[in-house]
Amino acid sequence: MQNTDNTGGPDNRILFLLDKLYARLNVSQREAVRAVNGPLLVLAGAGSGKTTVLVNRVYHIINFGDICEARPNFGDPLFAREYEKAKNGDIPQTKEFLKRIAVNPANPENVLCITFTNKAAGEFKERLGKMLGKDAGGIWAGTFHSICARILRGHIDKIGFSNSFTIYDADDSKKLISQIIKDLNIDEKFLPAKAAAQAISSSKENRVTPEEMLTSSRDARQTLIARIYDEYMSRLKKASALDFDDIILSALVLFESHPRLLEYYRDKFDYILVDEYQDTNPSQNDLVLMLGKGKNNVCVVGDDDQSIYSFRGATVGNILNFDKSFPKLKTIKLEQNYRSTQNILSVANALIGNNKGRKGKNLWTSGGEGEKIIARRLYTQAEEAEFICGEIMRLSALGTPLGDIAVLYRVNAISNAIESSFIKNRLPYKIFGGIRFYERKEIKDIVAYLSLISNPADDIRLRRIINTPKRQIGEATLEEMTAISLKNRLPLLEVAKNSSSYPTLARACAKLERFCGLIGDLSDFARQNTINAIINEVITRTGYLKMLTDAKETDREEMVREFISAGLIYEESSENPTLAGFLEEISLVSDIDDYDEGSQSVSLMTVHSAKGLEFPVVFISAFEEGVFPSAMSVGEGNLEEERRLAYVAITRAKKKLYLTHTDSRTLYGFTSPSRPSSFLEEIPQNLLETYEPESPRGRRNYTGSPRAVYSSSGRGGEAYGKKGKSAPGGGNKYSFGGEPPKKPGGVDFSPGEYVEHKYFGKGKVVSFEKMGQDALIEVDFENGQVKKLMASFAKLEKSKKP
DNA sequence: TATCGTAGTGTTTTT
DNA sequence: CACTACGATA
Repeated sequence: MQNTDNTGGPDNRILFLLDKLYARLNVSQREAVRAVNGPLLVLAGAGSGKTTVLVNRVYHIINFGDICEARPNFGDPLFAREYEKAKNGDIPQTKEFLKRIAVNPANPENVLCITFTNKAAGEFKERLGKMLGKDAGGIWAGTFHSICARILRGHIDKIGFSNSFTIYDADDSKKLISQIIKDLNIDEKFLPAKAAAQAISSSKENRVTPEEMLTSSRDARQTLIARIYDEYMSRLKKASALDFDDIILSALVLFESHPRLLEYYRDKFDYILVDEYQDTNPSQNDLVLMLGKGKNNVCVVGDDDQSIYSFRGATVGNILNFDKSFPKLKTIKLEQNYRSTQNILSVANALIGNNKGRKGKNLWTSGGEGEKIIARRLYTQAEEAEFICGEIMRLSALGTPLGDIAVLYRVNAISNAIESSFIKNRLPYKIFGGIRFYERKEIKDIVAYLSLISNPADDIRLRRIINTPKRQIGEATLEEMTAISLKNRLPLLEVAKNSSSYPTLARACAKLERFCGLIGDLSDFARQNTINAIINEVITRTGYLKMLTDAKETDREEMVREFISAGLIYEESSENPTLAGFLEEISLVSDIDDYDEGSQSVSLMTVHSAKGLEFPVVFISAFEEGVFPSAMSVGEGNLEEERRLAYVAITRAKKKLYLTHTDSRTLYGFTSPSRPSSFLEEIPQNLLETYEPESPRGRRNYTGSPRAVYSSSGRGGEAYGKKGKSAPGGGNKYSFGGEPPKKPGGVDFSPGEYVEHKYFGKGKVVSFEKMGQDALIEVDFENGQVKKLMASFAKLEKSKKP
C-alpha cells in the first residue's frame, strides 16, 4: 500500500487538517469549498451562508489549489513529524503546512468571480480583502457587466466600436428606439417604443439577432420590430454606444470572432465562480460556458427557488440544466439555514413545495422553532398601515431597533398608504427603490454633457441637452439636423458644426455654432483638468446651475451638488481617474444610496429589492390575491415565479413574520374588494396565528377617508398605540391599540394665516376647504413646497408671521 | 418655440 | 392616484 488509498479521493490526513481549518463551516459548506477541481453547482438555500462558501473557496483556491489531489509522502519520517505538529498545532501552523503541500495554487489574477449587483461584488471584495489581504486586489471580481466592460475596453475596436464606447441605460436606448420609430415613419400608437425596446432587449438576452428575428417573424408587427432592431444596432454602432444587453453580447461576439482572444481568457481564468446563477439570462450563461469550457473549473452558486427575474430574461433553466453543459457536474446542496426560526423556514418550505420546476430543497435550522407567523386581516389599507405602525411602535418600545424592521410589498404602489401612516405616527422610515440617483433628470442632463464631451458621436445625449438650458434650438431645427445627419451619415454634432453650409439650417446657424463652441471649449477643458473641475465647469459654463437657481429648484440643485461629490469620491478612490472611467462607473453603478444596516429607521421596499437582505422583523403587506400573487403574473401563467417571490419575502425574516391583508384595496385610483392571497392557504395553519378584526364589518363606517389621529398638535407618539381606546362606532378591534376619537373643532384655519408643521416648517395657508368632518388645507411653506394636507393629519400649529 | 392643460396608462427592475 | 407624453394655444 502507498500512503494513501488509490480511489482518487482526498487523503484523510489532509481532510482532517482542512476540517480543522474550516471548523466554522458545516459539512456541505466545507465540501463546496474544497471541491475546486471540475464543474460544481452549489444549490444554496436562503440564508445558508453561500457568500461565506464563495469567499472561503477563493481563499482555498489561492492558498492550496487542488490540495485534495495531493499525495504527499507521509512515509517520510521528517514529513510525518511536521504533519503531527500541524495536527496538534494552531490554525496558522496548519495553514502553513497545507500551503506547503498545495497543488497548483492559483494566482489571484487567474480567478474570476462574477456577481449580479455592485453591492454583492463590493461585499465579496471586502470579505476577500479581510481573508486574503493584498492578494484580494488581483482577483477579477465584479458584475457581469463590469467584467465584460473591462474586457471590451481593451478589445472592442476589433469588432468596429471605439474602445472608449459609451454605455446607454434603458432610458437612453428607449429614446433612440423612439427616434428610429419616428424616422421609419411608424405610428407609435401601432408600435410603442416601450414595446419595441422590450422585444429587442428580450431578443438580446436570448441571443437572437435582427436577421434571425426577421426570418422567424410571423406578422407585420414582428417584422417591423426586427427592422427597428437592425437599425437600432447600426445606430448604436455609429454612436459607438452599447446598451446594457450589448455589453454581454459584444463580449460574446468578440470571443466568437476572435478565437485567439477567447483562448487567452480561457487560459487566464483557471477558476470561475458565479453567484446568483438563477438570475442569469441565456447570453450570460453562454458567456460562462464559453470561458469555462477550457478548464471546466466553473463553480456556479444559486437557488432555483429564488429566481425572481424572469421578466428580465433570467431563466431557471440555466441552473436546472447546468449538468447538460457539464456532464461531470457535481452538485452540493446547502440546506442548513443560519438566519430564520424553524417556523419561518417551515412556512417557506411548505409554500415553495407547491412549485413543480425545481430541484427540491428543505431548509432547516438547529435554532429553535421560534414564534408563530402572524396572519392579520384588516378591513382597509389605512387600518393595515395603522396596524403595522402600531406593532412597530409596540416592538420598538420593547427594545427592537427600528433598523431591524422591514415592511415588504409586491408593488411600489402599496407604499403610499403605509408611508402616510409612518408620517402620521412619526416613525422614522426609509423607502427604497423609486427614482434612483443616476436616473434623476438633472443628473442625467449633466451626465449627457459629460458623455458628449467624451464622445461627440453620441446623438442621443446631444438631443437631450442641446436645448437644456433653453438655447432657442427647437424641434424644427432638430428635425432638419436629423435629416441631414441621416443623409450624410454624420453625427448631429458634426451637422451642427457645419450648419452654415446647409441652407435649411441658416436661421439656427448662429445658435448651433454657439452650442458647438461651448461643447468644444468644454472638451478642451476636459483634456487638462480633473473630474471635479470638469463637472464644475460644465454646470457653470452651460448655465445649467443658473437655470436651476433661477427656477428655485433647490432640490435639484442639491442633487447636482451630490453629483459633484460623487465625482470627488471617484477621483479619490480611483488610481487612474479619467472622465471615461467615471462615466462607465456611473453607468454600471445604479445607486449610491444603498441600504445601510446601522440605520435607525424602518425599511420599506419591494420584495425584489429585499432579495439578499435579512431583518429580524418582517411585515409582508397586501398579501392579497391579485396583488401578491400579482394579477398580471397569474394571467400570464407565472404563478410559480410569484410563489418564489413569496418564498424570497418570507425567508428575509429572522425572528418575526407578519402577513397582512385587507378586505378592500385601492390601487391606481380604483377601490375594489380583496381576498387573502391563495398562498396563505398553502401555509400549514398550525404555523399561523390568525387574527381577524373583532367587530363585524357592517358596524363600522369604512369610507376610507382619513380619520383624525391626533387631537392636539405638537408632541408626537403619544396618541396611537396606547391600549384601551375604542374606535368610533364600534368595539375595540385591535389587540394592539385603537384609534383615539378625533376633535374636528381643533382644525380650523383660514387663508392668509401662518402655520407651522413639524416637518415642512413654517408656511402660509393658501386655501382651506371643509370636507365632511375634516378639511383640506393648502399651505405654501417657506422651504418652497406647496402642499395640500388633510387638516387633521397635518398637525399644524398656528404661528406668527415669520 | 414654450407652456399649459388633459388624455392615457399603469408589476417587479441587480446592470 | 400620480405621472408622463402629447397637442392646442400664446
